[in-house]
Amino acid sequence: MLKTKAKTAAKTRIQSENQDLILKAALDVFSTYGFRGATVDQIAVKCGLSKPNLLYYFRRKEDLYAAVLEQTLTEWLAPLRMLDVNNDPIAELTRYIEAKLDMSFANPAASKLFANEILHGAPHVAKYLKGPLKDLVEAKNAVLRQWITEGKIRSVDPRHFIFAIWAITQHYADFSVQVEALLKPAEKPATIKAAVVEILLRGLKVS
Amino acid sequence: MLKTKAKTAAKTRIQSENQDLILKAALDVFSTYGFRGATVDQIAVKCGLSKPNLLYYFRRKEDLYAAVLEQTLTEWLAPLRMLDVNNDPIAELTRYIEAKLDMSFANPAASKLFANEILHGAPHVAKYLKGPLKDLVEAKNAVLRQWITEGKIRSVDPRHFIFAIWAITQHYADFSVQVEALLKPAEKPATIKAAVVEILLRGLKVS
DNA sequence: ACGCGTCTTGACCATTTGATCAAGAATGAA
DNA sequence: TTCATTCTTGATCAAATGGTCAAGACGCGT
Repeated sequence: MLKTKAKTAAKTRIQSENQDLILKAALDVFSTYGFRGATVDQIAVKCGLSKPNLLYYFRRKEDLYAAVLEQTLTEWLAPLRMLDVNNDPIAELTRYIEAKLDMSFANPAASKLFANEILHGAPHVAKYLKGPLKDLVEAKNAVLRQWITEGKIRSVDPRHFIFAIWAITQHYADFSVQVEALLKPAEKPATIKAAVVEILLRGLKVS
Repeated sequence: MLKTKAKTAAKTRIQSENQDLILKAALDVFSTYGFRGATVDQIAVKCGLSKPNLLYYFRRKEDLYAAVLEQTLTEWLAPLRMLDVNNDPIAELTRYIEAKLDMSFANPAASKLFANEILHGAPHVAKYLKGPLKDLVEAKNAVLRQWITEGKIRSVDPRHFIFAIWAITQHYADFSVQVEALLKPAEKPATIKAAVVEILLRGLKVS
């Protein structure tokens, strides 16, 4: 009936399952080898599909990459959006930093995928950076400025402080190989979180 | 005479010139597109040589990549080696942070090349990370611990603090596209340096 | 100017890889 | 069961790309 005629592609069970399989495998492979380094065959093998079958769901390699990237981006900024001007600054920032570190530990592939994209000039997300991301950063810039004005935290350049949080927290995902090589006996996430929070926030506390 | 017999390849003028051209172009291309993404032809065109001619100087693409990477690594850690336990901690750390930022501004390609290598699992420098780099980090770890013991700076996890410096300073090179998109009117290097130094060091100052 | 060794390149090869297609297999609603 | 739709794949193609080679051009010390 309408089901087959409907322009709004209603997903069948098989479609949902396979697209999910493909996206998971693609995130792994793309984040490890980069867009050019990854091969469609690699991804197909990883999720147990044939190459033509994978290309039945995503007609071009680039379509698949774009889908993986988009899926990652949406969840990437959720913790920052939650930064609430009405709560205690140190508590809010601690929560944000720890949430970002948890994401780096739990899903380093997502962080690496994003890092790779930006590193290579952000050809697929340039619009996103100048649009939604910039808007969000400006909003949180205002939050930090208000906290400073109210004397709740010491003065700091809000934008560069956000960059610092991103840089450090994502460093533990993007440079995990280096971190693990230099931290002889692996440290517990809780230890790392405490160290990072202290480094970033001690300078902000008043008196 | 000996010149032609010598095992130690004495470079001719043309060799020096062309190898230099090739390494410069290769750094640009590799850092922009990654190892797999870069093509030998691209690099050859960029330095005005034919592909076979380039391959006359570096027989395999991987040899060229290794040469570029090695050249980059040596100069990469120079500023950290200079960290002197006998000088004032804040002055020394300020100098180090500013030196790293200067490197990011002046030669972002080198930073991106290194980031890309680590991001993809450090297949060519794993030995380097566990050897020379680890030794250097441990040495500077000791320096920071001594400063803390002497009460010259407040307590901090030295290794994670070094990671923080690396992460933030290299962020301005590796994520330059994002930074530029979010910093509407471009900021002067001096402004960024002041902001970063403040974020990293304010928490370390005593009393 | 000579001649040896260095440098350069057009043509070519083998492999990898993204993508296509026609034909057949599975699915599921009636 | 029927049959239209969806799903799957072996075979195959065209382009890109790392690398080779033989032949010739050039540099340079004598």
